[in-house]
This record gives sequence, C-alpha cells and structure tokens, in this order.
Amino acid sequence: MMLLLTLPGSGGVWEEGKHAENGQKWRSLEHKGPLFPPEYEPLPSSVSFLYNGTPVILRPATEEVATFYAKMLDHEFTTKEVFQNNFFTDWKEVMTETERQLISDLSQCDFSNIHKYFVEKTEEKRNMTKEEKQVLKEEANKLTEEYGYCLLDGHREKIGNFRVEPPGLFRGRGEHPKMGKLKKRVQPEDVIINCSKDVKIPEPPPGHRWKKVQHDNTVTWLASWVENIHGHIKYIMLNPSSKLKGEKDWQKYETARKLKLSVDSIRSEYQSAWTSCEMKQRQYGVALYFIDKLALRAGNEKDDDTADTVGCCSLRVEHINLHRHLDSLDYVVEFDFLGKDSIRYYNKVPVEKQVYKNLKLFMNSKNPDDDLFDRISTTYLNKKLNEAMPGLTAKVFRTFNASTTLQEQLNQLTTGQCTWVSWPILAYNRANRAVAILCNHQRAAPKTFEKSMQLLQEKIKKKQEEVEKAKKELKQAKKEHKQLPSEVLVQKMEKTVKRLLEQLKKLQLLETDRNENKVIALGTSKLNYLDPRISVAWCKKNNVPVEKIYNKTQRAKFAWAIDMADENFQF
DNA sequence: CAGATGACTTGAGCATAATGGG
DNA sequence: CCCATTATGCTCAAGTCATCTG
Repeated sequence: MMLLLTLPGSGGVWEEGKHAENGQKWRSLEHKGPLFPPEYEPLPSSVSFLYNGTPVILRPATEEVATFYAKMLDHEFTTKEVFQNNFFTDWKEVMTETERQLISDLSQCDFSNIHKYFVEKTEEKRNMTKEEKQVLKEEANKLTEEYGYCLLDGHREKIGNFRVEPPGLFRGRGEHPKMGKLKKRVQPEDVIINCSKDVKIPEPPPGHRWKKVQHDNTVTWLASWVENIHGHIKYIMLNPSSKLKGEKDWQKYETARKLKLSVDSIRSEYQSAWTSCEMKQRQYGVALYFIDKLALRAGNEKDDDTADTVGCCSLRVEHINLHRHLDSLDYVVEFDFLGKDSIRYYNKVPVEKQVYKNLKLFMNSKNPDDDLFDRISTTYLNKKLNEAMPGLTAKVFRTFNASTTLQEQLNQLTTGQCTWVSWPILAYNRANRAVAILCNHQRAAPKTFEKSMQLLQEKIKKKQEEVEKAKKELKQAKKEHKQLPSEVLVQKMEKTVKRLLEQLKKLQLLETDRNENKVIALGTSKLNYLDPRISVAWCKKNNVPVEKIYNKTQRAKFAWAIDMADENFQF
C-alpha cells in the first residue's frame, strides 16, 4: 500500500517523498560504516580473580567475560539461578581446557576485586577535572561528526545508532530464560554494509573485511549483523529526525485518520460477529473489541526461549477472570497479565452482556494455560482488517484511539471553566496522561519521588500560611482604613492576596500532576502514538510556544508536523 | 499455508547533560 | 556558583507485520 501524501499549499520538503513506487527507499546512500567498540583492555596484574580463595590468572578472553559478570555484581539479577547458570555455561565455553578443569563451580568464584576495580574507575572518571572532561567530550563529538551522519539522496541525515553494540551479558526483561548468556563481540566480518553502488564504500577497520557489501535500495538500513542470543538481525538505521523516517511517521498517522472514516462500520461489524454461528467469528469479534476498547496489542505468537508475555490474541484463560457483579457493576472482566517488556496489565472492565457470554463460552472446558482465542491468529485478524480498510492492522487502533483521546481531552481541558485552563502545560500533560494510561505505559516510580513530594507539600504549606497572613493583613488594613476603602495600600494588598492564591493553586495543581504521574510514562505515547499535528495546532490555538511541549529532539522528529499543521487541524 | 525470516516500530531503563534553587 | 534534581539522549530489547519458503 502506498499513500500519496500531499498537503495543499504547504509546499516544501515534505512533498518530495513520492519516489516510493515499487518499494524504492532511496536513490543514493553513502556512509562510513558503523563504529566498533574499543578492544578489550586486560586488567592490571594487581587486580586478581580468586577461585577457592586463591588468585587465578585468566587468559584475556576468559577474563573479559569475567569482567562482564563482575561489573553487574550489585544488580539483583546476578543472584538469579537462571542468570548464573546461563553465564557460567557460556563462560566455560570461552575458557581454555585448563581453566575449565579448574573453575568448575561458580560459587567458588570471587569477582569482588574486579568489581571494586571498576567501581574505582567510574569514581576516577567522575572526579576528572573540567578540562579533562572537555577533552573527552570533544573526542566524542569528533566521532559523532565522522560516523553519526550519512548522505541519503544528497541530504546529510543523522544516523540513529551508529555504534555496534558492545559485548556483555544479555539481560532480557522480566523472567527471561536467556538472561546471563554471553552477548558476543561483533566483528567486521559479521557486518553487512548497505550503500549505493556509485559511492565510496566504507573502510572496514584495519586488518578486517566486511561480511558483505550490498546495494539494496528497497531497505532503509546502512549496516546489519546477526546477534547471537536469538539469532535476530540488528540494524544501523536513520534517526527519527530524518526525512525518510518522518514521512513514514506521517503516513502512519494518515492511516490512523483514515480509520476514523470507517471505524463506525467496523465497530458494528465486529459487534454483529459476537452472535455469529461460527466460533471463529465470535472470537474475532471479541478480540477486536478488546483491541479497540482497551488498546491492547495484537499479541503475536512468541518463541519459547523468550519471557512469557502476551497480547490480545495470545491471551490465555488464566489471564482473565469473569465477575457477574463486581463493585456494583455488571459483567466485569478482570485482566491480569504481563504484556510487552513484562509490564503488568491489570484492569477491571465492564463489558456488554454478549461479550461476557462469549468469554464464558471461549473458556468452557479449557485449562488455565489454554489460549482464550484458540481459533484466530494475528495473521487472520490483520487479514480481515485489511479487507475492511486498506492499510488497516491491529496496531492502527492503538494509534487511532490514542490520538483521538488526546484530541478530545485537549478540547475538553482547555475550554470552559476548568481550572487547568490557566496552566495549559499542566492541562496538556493531563491529556497526555489519559493516553498513557489507556496504552498502559508505565515506569518505575522515581527513586526520589516521596522526597520530592514531601518538599512540594512543604512548599504548599508555606504558601498557605503566606496566604493566611496576607489575608489577615488585608483585613486589618481594611479595618484601619474603613473610611478610605479605595486606599492604595488596600488595593495593593488585595493584589498580593490574589497573586498568592494563584501561586497556591498552581502548586496544588503541580502536586496533582506529579501524583498522577508517579508510575505513568508520558514519553512513549508522545513519541509514538500521538499525531504531533494535534499538539502543534493546540499550541497555536492557545498561544503556547511549541517548545513548551516538544524539546529539541522531539521538534526535530516532528519537523514535518510543525511545518504543516495550522491551528485548525483536527485529528 | 504454517512457520521462518526480515525490516521496521515501540518500549523501559539508565547514563549523562542541563537546569535551577539555595 | 555549586550541588541536587530533573530532563534528555542513548541503548538495546521486544514488539508488529509483510514477505519468503518449503
């Protein structure tokens, strides 16, 4: 599917991107290849690894893997059995025969000297003088300047990740069965370079050669290699600020906006599927209902060697509980499962009676670990969706519902007598938060949360006292000047009270804002789900500088939207 | 047509830089 | 101005979905 994206009157660079017929992503591509991490530097001889209490000298390759473990010593996951076993198995594979003979028990390994050495090293680095830090910074800038950019169709574009990932110990999210495995060092011989034919081919590091150099302009990556933990391909790609990525992003939101036109008919279609005589259709109807109503992810099947997480289509019977009545509500579904990144999804949702009845039916005579939607797959779901509207897939609903929610919330919070109107940024955050909650974007509560809340509360108390004091003084002054109520002093005091009250109100709103934000992450939805044109238009309409909403990076990513959206844009 | 592969988006957490209050 | 707190950028894992393959 190719959307032809044109915007009347906008002119400029964003209309150029029309060459994507037959899947061509670029005409010319030139870059310097990825930057490799520095070679391993052996430990000074004074830092020793102990086995059974006695120092053992390891060959550099073995020692390097030992340092990976040593560096992680104060992380909780090094205490996990899976982590230790995976590490030890992979470490032994790196050892020489002699080393392997000796080191047969991880619990006899003492990495504490190595750990201490690295702690000291970070400390040293922290204590470097400003000048030394400056030198380091300049060196880093030089590398970014050299490797961080490429030339795509004649435009200099920022690369997203120009560094090859360094070796280390794999730490997946959640209870990952492969945690602790050795993530091997990537060599130039593992790397495929993608660039145009007529251009200077990047030099491999001295003494090395590339795995392959190809010239495929139907893909957007500059380099790739296969990672050894799962055998997945890793890519070097462009930064979100690039034209290539920007146009793709724009297209994504245009697809979501197109859903607006057919969402009513799609909704009534899946609702009628709830009473279909075919079980498969009923499952389709209920699954899509969840995706639409709750913004669940599609839920593809996963490999066994990954953490046990689910999305909509992979929900199992054990992940929901049905309540005929709950908290004065009827037909409540209680969801409790681990989603992407092993983030818990917990929600109690009242549903239509027919949905409830169907869920009972789907669960009938199944085991807890059986699939809830056993007759459908994400492939089937997406095939049906694509028939309903070209380009429509499950994830479009997330974008659609997120952006629609933002638009509605902004319209609501910034009109009328609502208290948020006076502080539009807080209103915006609140709208953003409604979306983040919908999408279940969570974060760990900040370490200093309680402390900073306490501080804020003290501030509020102080301000309250100030208000009281000012009010009293005003009263007193009024009394004293009863015969002269228009006295300048009284007016001034009235102003002070008013100002203090405003400040108090703002602090209290800030407190609400912080509290509501404790475990909610706004960044992900802002970056991936909210049509930036909604925000840009809102800024213009409310005279809020766009810088208050988007920082420099975000403005670069959303340059296309800032460029084209006027204040009348509606999602 | 199921399963594998490939390309690309989405995601949380962490290191570092920037900021602002004492 | 300095230190602590917050904001930003980076990292790399983990999803989605289209296409390939046998």
